[in-house]
Amino acid sequence: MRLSEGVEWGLHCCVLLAPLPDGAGLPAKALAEFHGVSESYLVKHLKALVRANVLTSISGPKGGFRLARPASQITLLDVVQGIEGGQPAFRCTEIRRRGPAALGPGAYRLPCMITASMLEAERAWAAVLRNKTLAQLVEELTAKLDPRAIEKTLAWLPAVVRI
Amino acid sequence: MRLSEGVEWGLHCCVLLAPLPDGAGLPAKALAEFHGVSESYLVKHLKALVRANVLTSISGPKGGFRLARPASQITLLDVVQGIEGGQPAFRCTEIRRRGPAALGPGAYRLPCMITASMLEAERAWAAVLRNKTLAQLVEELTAKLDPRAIEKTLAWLPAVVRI
DNA sequence: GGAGTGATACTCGGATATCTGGTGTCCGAGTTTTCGCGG
DNA sequence: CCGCGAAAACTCGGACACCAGATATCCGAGTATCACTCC
Repeated sequence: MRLSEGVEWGLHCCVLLAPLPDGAGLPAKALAEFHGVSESYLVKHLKALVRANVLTSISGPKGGFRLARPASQITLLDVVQGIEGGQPAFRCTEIRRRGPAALGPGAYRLPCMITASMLEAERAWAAVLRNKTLAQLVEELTAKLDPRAIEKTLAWLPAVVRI
Repeated sequence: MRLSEGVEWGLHCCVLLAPLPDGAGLPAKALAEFHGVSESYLVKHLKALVRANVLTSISGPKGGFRLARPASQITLLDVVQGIEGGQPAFRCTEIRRRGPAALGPGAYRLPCMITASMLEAERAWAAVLRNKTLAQLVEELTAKLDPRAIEKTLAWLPAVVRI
C-alpha cells in the first residue's frame, strides 16, 4: 500500500494557500518553486484538486490557484481523496465465488466479511482525516514551526501572490 | 492508494486455515484451487506470510502451509503487513526542506506536521485491524455464511488436508 | 516376511518475464496585460 | 492627453513518453513416500 507522492504535494500546497487573505492565490509556478518540485507534474495534481472542488483555478496573467472554500471547511480527507480518488484501498474481487465451494450467483447477497473488516479500517482512517480541517492543521503548524521559516515565507510571498 | 490483491488472497487463505484442527494445514495447490487463483503467484504471498511468522511451511509430500500460531493470536494487521510490508502508506519526502523558505539541516528536528496527521490516520487504520483476530473473523464469518458453502467446504477438505 | 535402499513424486523456494499505473514532460487553448497608434 | 486595438506574455488544460512496482510464471532444492530387492 502506498499513497501517491502527489498527496504530499497537494497537502503542502493547500497549507501554503490556506493562510493567504481571502480570495488570494498562487500560480503553479510559485507553488512548485516553493516546494522544489516539478511544475508540470504539480499542475497535474492541482488540476485534480480543482475537479474535486478543493481548489479554484484562474487562467491568464495574474491567474493561479486558490482554495475553493474557507480553510475551515476543507478537510484533509477532501485533499487526499481529491488526488487519490475516492476508491477504497482494499478491493474485493469476490474470490469466494470461485473454486469448488462456490454457490450460485444468488447466494452472495451479504457482503464478504473480510471486505467488511478491511473497509471498517479504512473508515477509521478516513474519519481521522475528515476530522481535521486545513485551518486546524495550519494553526498547529504555525505554532510549532520555526519562526525563521515563517519569516522567510512572508518575505517570499509578496512577489508571487495573486489578487 | 491501493492494497495488493495478495492481501485479499492471504486473508482468505488464513480464514480457511484457521478452523482446521491443531497442526493441520493445506498445500498451496489446494489453497489456490479453492479460491480459483494462480498457484504460482499465491505461493509468493504465502511465502511472505511465512517470513512474517504468520504461517509455517513444510516441504515435501504431505507438506503445506499452516498457521504459525493459534488463530486467536493472529490479527488481521499481522496478515496485511506480512504481505504489504510494514512501511507506511504516506511517505514524507521532506519537501519542506526545499525551496526558498528552507532552513539549514539542523532546523528540522520536529517531524513534519502534515506527516504526523497522515500517520495518525494510519495508526487508526492499523488499530482496527490489530483489534480483530483471525479467530474472531472466522466466528463472525461462520455465523453469517451460507450453510451450503460450509457443507461444500467440509466435503472438499478431507481430500486435501494435511496431517 | 521384514528391513534396507534407491528412485520417485510431490512440495516449497527463489530467480526470471510481463504489464498496469504512477511519474514526468511537452505543447496547445484561453485570458489578461501591455504597448503602440490614432484621434 | 485619452481611448481603442492588436499583439504578446503568461496562465491553465489535456495528450503523450517513461519507469517502478505489482502481477504472473517457470524451473530448481529438499523431503517423505513408495516400491523393489536382498537377507
